[in-house]
Amino acid sequence: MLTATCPAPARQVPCEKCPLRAYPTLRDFSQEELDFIAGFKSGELTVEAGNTLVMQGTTNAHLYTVLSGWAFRHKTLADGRRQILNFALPADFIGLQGTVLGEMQHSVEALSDMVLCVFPREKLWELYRNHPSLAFDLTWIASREEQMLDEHLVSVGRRTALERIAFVLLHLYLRAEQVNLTSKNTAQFPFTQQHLADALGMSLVHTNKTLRRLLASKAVRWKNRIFEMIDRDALVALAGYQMNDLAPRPFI
Amino acid sequence: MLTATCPAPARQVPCEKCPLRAYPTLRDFSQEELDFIAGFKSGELTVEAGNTLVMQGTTNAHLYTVLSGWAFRHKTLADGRRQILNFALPADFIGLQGTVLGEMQHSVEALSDMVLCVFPREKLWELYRNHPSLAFDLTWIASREEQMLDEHLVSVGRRTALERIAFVLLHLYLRAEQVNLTSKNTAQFPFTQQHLADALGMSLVHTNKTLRRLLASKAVRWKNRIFEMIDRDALVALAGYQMNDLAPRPFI
DNA sequence: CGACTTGTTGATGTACATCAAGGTACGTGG
DNA sequence: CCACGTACCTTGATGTACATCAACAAGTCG
Repeated sequence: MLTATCPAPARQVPCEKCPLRAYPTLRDFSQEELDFIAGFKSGELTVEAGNTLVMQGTTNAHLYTVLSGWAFRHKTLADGRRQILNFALPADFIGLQGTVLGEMQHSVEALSDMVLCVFPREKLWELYRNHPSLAFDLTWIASREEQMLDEHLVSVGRRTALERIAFVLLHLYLRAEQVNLTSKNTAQFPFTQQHLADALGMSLVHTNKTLRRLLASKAVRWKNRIFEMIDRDALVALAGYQMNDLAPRPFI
Repeated sequence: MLTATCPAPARQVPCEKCPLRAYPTLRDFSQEELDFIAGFKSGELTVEAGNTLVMQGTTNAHLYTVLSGWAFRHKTLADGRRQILNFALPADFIGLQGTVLGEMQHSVEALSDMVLCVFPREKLWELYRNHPSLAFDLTWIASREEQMLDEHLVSVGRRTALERIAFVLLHLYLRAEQVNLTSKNTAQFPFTQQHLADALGMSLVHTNKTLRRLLASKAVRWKNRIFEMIDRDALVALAGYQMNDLAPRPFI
């Protein structure tokens, strides 16, 4: 639960060889953009599973890109009720969601061990000033994030418990797929049923019962953190999914 | 329910005299910025209450700033279930929420008669290229919008029915206040209980019962579209509000 | 030293009783 | 006619309680 404090890692990946560049969903950068990003990057951060990367109520001078691992963004009320707002996977950007400067209104916690690329917030203005194409990408990213929030809000507000579970599992599987975290219709999911419950606005018990119902449908399997997609179309139907493909495009 | 189609209005307000500039919450623009915005603006749009400004599933070549009136952004599922995502008041920006280009994933409907300032989407790139300060403002706006969504998601996911109602009424009252739409602790609210229900993920009947409970507390009055704030602190307490002041800053 | 037992912890599974929320129906009032 | 108000019954969701299961650490004994 402590805020992550980590020494500078031994070796860092140069931006030209950034593993994220391999993803087909991300756009190519010009050499000039790459040079700027290399200067923008201030280092890498390693965070262990369960640690808090960003703490609600504090200021955070950094922006991050997830290089590997999963995290979740959440808000906690005074009496402990928790709402998970979104999940962060490799290639996702963390830090734009709060006020551009100022106190964070949410926390971010690592679900698995993570490596993040770190950028200083104060250089953001320089990016806007000299690299409009990257600024545009940031807007694109923010807009994609907002679309996911919209869809999430529809789930929590209007979908049935079964639809919610089906939807979020489908959603996370598709996102994992986009960053090559699936193979043979299988993905490692680092979260627990409690996380799902907190994301979907349901109790743990009801989440478990509903999940059992979903698993009984044989559309998916999920055991020991291993998720397996058996019948994609069936899951899509259960989720009431309207294929919006929210493919990511740029990153920084 | 039809998409708004309106002839060009007779007289338009020049940007130098934009009524929004009076709001203390909005930052000042340089003359150069003003000149660009005047060129960016392609016209004004008048929409009658109840009409749809942006339709889910269609593309929309425009961005809007609300000059006057209220609207709400929502998504509708195939079977008619509807989730209201957010409300738009004067000075709010509409259009960034979807993909920057592409099909809209949500609809926007006018709650009252509105006047909007219209910008062509294709000039957005020019804005990023030549006016980084305005681009930065857009990011700020997107970030504020996301914070509101976060808070909304917490409401729907984790707050009790009474807290939800109290919270949304407080939230909307504060936003109205920021754009001088209140006087003597009173605001004109153009929405119905059905809108609240769809925003809060509750049924109409339950919304009504809960609202009755809230009104019984004497913290607020709400009758015939007139909302009156009687005891602000009491409402804040009922809402479990953690004062985050989400003051707007820039606009375009 | 290694194999087996024990204890602990966190995640999961399930059974109640209880309660909050939904749905239908039928009022009112402007 | 539409928004609001309220009663009634039904259903979905919660909370508590307790059982299971795997992972892991410590301790015990051959």
